[in-house]
Amino acid sequence: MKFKPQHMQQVQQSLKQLGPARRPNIGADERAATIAAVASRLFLQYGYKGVSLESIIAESGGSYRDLYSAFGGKERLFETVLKRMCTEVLAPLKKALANPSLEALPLEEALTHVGHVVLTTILKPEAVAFHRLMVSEAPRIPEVAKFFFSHGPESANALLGSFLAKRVSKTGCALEDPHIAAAIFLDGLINNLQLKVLTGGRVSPAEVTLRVKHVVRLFLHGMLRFTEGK
Amino acid sequence: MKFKPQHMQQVQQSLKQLGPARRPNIGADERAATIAAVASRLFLQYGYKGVSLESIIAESGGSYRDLYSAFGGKERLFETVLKRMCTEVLAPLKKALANPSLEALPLEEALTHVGHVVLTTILKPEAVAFHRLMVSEAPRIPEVAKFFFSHGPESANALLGSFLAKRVSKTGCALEDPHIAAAIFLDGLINNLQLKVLTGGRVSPAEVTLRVKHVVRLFLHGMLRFTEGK
DNA sequence: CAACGATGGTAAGGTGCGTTACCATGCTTA
DNA sequence: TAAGCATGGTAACGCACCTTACCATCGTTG
Repeated sequence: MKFKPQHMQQVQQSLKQLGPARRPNIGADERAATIAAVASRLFLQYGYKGVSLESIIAESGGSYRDLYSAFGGKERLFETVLKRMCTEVLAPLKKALANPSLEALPLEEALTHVGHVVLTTILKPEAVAFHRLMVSEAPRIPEVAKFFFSHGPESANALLGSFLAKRVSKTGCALEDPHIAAAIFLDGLINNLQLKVLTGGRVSPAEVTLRVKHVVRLFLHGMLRFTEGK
Repeated sequence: MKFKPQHMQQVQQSLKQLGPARRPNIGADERAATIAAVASRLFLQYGYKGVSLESIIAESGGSYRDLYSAFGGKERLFETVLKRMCTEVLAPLKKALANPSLEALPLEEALTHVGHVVLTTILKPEAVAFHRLMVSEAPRIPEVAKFFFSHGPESANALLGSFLAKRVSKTGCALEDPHIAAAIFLDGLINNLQLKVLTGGRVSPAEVTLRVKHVVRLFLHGMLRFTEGK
C-alpha cells in the first residue's frame, strides 16, 4: 500500500528505458523469478500449507495477478518451484560423485572424500529443509517425488556404483553387486545423522569426520577386522 | 445430524445401566480414546493442517465439547497423540533388538534376523506415515521430535550396540565403537528403502531379503571380500 | 417433587486464505 | 492526439476452520 506505487513506477521507467520492442516480458520474467525465489525460501521454511500467497507477494513485490499469470495458482507454483529445487540441491552431490579426479586416488581416500562431500552437502540446512519438504508433500506431488528419488538418491547410487565397479575390476577384486554396495555405503553415512538434524538435533563437523572414517573402514574391511587390520 | 441422536441415546442408556455411581467418567474416557484413535489415523494420513477437528468428530462421535474437554485444543491433541505413537510404533523394534534368544544364534543369523525385523517394521505403511508426520511436523513439536529420536533410532542403536559389544568380546574380536557400528548397520538397511517408500515407490519382500543379506555380509566381511569369502 | 448443577451438542463469531472479477494506468497505433 | 488494449493492483467473494458461548438434557439432592 505504501511503497508499492513508487516501486511500480521504477519498474515502468526501466521498461521505458529498454525501448518499446518488448514491453512487458522482461519485467514479467524478472518478477516471476523473484516470486519463485521467495516462494522457494518460504515453502522450505514453513511447508506448503504454512505459506500464504499473500506472504509471498509481500516479499517479492508485484501482486496476485503476477503470480497467477506466471504460475497459475498455488499448487502449480509449488510443483514448479520444488522441481527446480531438485536439481539445484543435488547438483554438488552429483558433481562430487562424477569427479574424474577420483580415479587417481587410492580407494580409501576416494571413498573418504566422497563420503565427506556427500555428508556435508546432505546436512546443510537448506538440504535438510528440502528433504523435509519433499517427504512431507510427497503425497501431494507424486510425480515430483518420483523425479526426486530417481534423480537424487538413485542417481547417486548409480554413479558411485559404477565407480566402484570400475575400480574393483581394475584391482582384480570382484564385487557381487556394486549398486547395492554403493547404496549401503551412502545410507550408512546419511540416515542417522540426517534424521538427527531433521528432529532438531545438531551434528558437529567432528561427528561427520568420525562417521565417514568408520563407514569407510567398515566398508573396506568389515566389522570384525577393525582392530586386526589396524 | 441424522444418526447422532440415536447414538447419544445408546450411550446414555448404557450409562444408566452402569448405575449412578460414576455418571460421566466412563463415557468420557471411552470417547477420549476414540477421538485419539481417529485423530491418529487422520493425522497420519493427512498431516496436521490437513485434518480438521470437524472431520475427527464426524468419525469419532461426540462433539467439539468432548474434544476440548479431553485435550484442550488441536495443538495439544496432536502432541498427545503423536507422543503415544512414538512408543507404539517403536515397540516391536525394541522387542526384536532386546530379544535374549539372539544371544544363542551365530552372529550372522542374529544380524540377519534383526535386520529383517527392523526393515519390515520400518517399511510398514503405518510406520512410514508416522515417519513422514514426524519429519514434517518436527519444527512444530520440537520436544516430541527429540523424544522420538532418542527413544527411537538412538535407542535402537544403543541396544544393537551393546549386543554387538557383548558378542564381540565373547568371541575375542574387539570392536572399536559398537555404537557407531550398530548405527551404520541399521542405517545401511533402512535409508534408501525407506526413502523409496516415502516418495511413493514400492519395495518388494525380495528386495528386503536381498538388502539384509548384503548388509550382513558387508558388515561381517567388508566389501572387498564379497567374492573371496564366498 | 422441584430445583440445581454438570455434561454434552449446536451454532455463531472471528480469522485467514485461495481465487477471481473489476478497475486504473500506460504504451501502441490509427 | 485520441482510442484501444494489455498489463498490473485492489478488493471482494466464498470457503474452511478453530474456538467458545449458549442451550438442552439428564442425574442428583433438598
